[in-house]
Amino acid sequence: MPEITLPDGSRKSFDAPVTVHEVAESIGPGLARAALAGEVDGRLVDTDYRIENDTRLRIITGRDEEGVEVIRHSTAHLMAQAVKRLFPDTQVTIGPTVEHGFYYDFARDTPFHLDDLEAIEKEMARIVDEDLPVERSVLPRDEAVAFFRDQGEEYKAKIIEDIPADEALSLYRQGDFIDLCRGPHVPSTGKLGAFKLTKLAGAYWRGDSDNEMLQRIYGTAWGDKKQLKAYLKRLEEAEKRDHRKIGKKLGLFHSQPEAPGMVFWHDHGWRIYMLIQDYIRQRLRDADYQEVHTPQIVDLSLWQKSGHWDNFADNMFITSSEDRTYAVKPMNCPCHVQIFNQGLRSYRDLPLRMAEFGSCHRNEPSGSLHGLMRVRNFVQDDAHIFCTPEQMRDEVLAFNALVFDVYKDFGFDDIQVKLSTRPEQRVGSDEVWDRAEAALKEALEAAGIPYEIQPGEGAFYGPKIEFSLTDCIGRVWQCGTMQVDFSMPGRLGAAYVDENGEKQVPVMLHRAILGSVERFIGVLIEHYAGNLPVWLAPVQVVVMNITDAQADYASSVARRLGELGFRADADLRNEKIGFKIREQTLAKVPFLLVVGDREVQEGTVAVRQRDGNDLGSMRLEAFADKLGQWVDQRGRASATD
RNA sequence: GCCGGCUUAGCUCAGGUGGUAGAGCAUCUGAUUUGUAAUCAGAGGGUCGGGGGUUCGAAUCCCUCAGCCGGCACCA
Repeated sequence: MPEITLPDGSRKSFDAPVTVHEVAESIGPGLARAALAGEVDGRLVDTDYRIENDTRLRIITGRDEEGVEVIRHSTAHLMAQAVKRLFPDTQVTIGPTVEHGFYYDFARDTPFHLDDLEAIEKEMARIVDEDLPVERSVLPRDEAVAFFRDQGEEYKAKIIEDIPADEALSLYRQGDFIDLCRGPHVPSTGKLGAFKLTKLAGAYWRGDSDNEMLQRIYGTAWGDKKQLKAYLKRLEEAEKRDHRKIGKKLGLFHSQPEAPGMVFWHDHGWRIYMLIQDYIRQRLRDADYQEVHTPQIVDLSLWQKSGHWDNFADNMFITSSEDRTYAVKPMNCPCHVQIFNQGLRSYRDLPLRMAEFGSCHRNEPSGSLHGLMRVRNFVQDDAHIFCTPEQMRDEVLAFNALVFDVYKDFGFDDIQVKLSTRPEQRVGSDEVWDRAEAALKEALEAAGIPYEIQPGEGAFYGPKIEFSLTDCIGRVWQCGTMQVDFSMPGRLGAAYVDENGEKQVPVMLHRAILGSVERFIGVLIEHYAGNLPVWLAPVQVVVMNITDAQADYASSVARRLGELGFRADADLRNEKIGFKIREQTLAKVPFLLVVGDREVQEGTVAVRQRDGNDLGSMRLEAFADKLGQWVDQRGRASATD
C-alpha cells in the first residue's frame, strides 16, 4: 500500500504496488505520455519501475535536465540499433552521452562514410515510427559476457569482463537490439525524435593511442524539435565567430604550409597583439615584476638538466652548429633560473618576480594544430616568482587579484577556478605537497574565490590553480595558471642565503594570466565576434568624406586624432557614403565619422557607431574626449555595442 | 601521430558517369562627386595543392607527399 509523495508535497495512496507510469497516468494522460523516467528517492528509474513502499517520486519528462539526459542515452542506443540493422558486420562498443548529445563507438573494418549518416538517420526515424518498447532485464555478469560473446560482440564482452563478477548487469532490449546499460531509458523508441547525427570521427579503443581505432559517430538530441533547432542555430552562430574566418576576413593574420602551426601576423593583427602585450607589461610593472629577455636557442644540456628533454624530446625543435646541439626554447623558465643564478641571492631579494614575453616553439602533433588556439610558436605573458615557502600564500593571493582584474579589462566576468592536486607520479615529499596545496587553498579561500578541486591533476613538480573564462556563448577557455614548482630551482642550482646565512632553494611559481597571446587573441575574436572593444580595435575611427570637396578636412580630422593617440584612418575613396559605411562596418571599425559640407562649415564630425547607432554631429574635441573615455574603460562596459 | 573528409582565380564557391575551366565579390581602366550597409560599364586574371601513374585524352580515376577541416590521442 504505497503512499507516494510528489515534488509539490501532495500525496497519493495506492492499494497495490504501482509503476512510475501508472502514477503518471493517475495524475493525467498528458503526463503519462510525457513521462520518460522517474526519480525515486533521488535515484533515476525506468517508467515501468514498480514502487512497493512509501516513497518520494518525481516524474521525469523531456523538460527536465535528467529527461534530456535519458533521451540522449536512448538516442545513442537507437543509433546503434540502426547501425546494426544497416551494417550487420559492425560491433558495438560504448555509447555515452556528452554535452549536448551523445556518441557511439563502433568497430568496423571499413569506415563509415558521410553519406552513411543520412541512411542511419533514416533508419533511426523508422525505428522511432515502430515505437518499439524498451525493456529492462537483469543478468549475472558471466551470463552477460557469454551472451554478448555469443552474439559476436567481442568488445562488449570485454567491457563486461572488467566489471566485478558478483555484480548483476542490466540489459535493455528494443526489438532486435540489446545493449548493456545502467539506464534508465525512455519507455519506447517512439519517445525519441529530436536528434541529428553531426560528426564522424576516429577514436581509440579505451582512449589509448596504442589501441586500434574505432569509428565514432556523434549526434545531438533534445527534448523536442524546437530545442534541437535552437541548438543547430547556436552552432551556426558559433561558426560565424570562428576566429580563423574573422581573422582572414579582417586581414589580421594568416598561416601557410611552409610554417605549419605558426602565424604570420599582418599589420592590424599585430596591433592587437602589441596592445595586449603593452597592457600586460604595464600591469606587471605596477605589480613589481621585472622584465627580462632570454635566448631563443639554448644548448640541449640545459633542457636535460631541467628534465624537459626526458619528458618532451619529441616535441622540441632542435638545431645544431659546430658540433653542438641546441633546442629552440619551448618555455622560458630554465632561462629565468639562469638569470636568478647570476650573483648571490639574499632572502632580501625575495620574492623576485621575473617576466618575459619570450617566443616559444613546441613541436605540437600535426593533428592538434588549430588556428590560433593551438600553435607551434607562441608568446605567453609568462613570469616566474622566486620566493620562500612562507611567501607563497601572499604571492598567490596577489596574483589571484591581478588575474580577476585583468580579465575584467578584457570583458570577462565569468571565471572558473580549479585547483589541481598531487598526481600519483610526483617529486617532493608529502610534507612539501601538503604545504603547497594548503598555500593555494588558503589563498583562494582568503580571496573568497569559489573553486573546484581536480584531484591528481597537478603537474609532477607541484599543484596548480587554473583560471578559465567563459565567453559570451558559454564556451570555457582555460587561460590563466599558477603552478607551484619545488623541482626545477633545485635541479638548476638556484639558491639564496637565508637569515642565518645558510643556502636555501627557493620555491618557483610559474604563472600566466592570458596564457598564450596567440590563443588569447583567438578567444577575444570569438568572444566579441570580431567587434573588439575600442581600446583593442586595430582601427578605432575611420573618417570619410562625402565628396572630394571635404577631402582635406577629413584628412586633417584623421591626422588630429592620430596626434591625440588614437588609431584613425581617412577613407577618401571616390565612392558613395553608403558604400564606405558598409565596408568600414564590415571591417568592424567602432566609430565612423562622416564629414560633408555641413560638418566642414560647422567644424564638426557626424559620429556613427559600429552597430549603426547615430550619435549626431559634434565638435572633434568633444568626440575625442568621449573616445578617450571609451578607451579608458577598456572592456568593462559595453558603451559602444 | 591516428581515423575520415577537403584543397578549382586575391576571396567565397559552381563544375553528373574522363573530352585541356565558370560565377559573384575583389583588382585594373573609364564614367560618376554622391549625406549613413553595395553607382554603372569594360578589361585582365587559373600548369584546378605538389609529385607520380592509368588513358588517345585527367580538375575529374589510382598512388604518394603536404597543408587545412572534424574528431581521437597529446598539451611542460
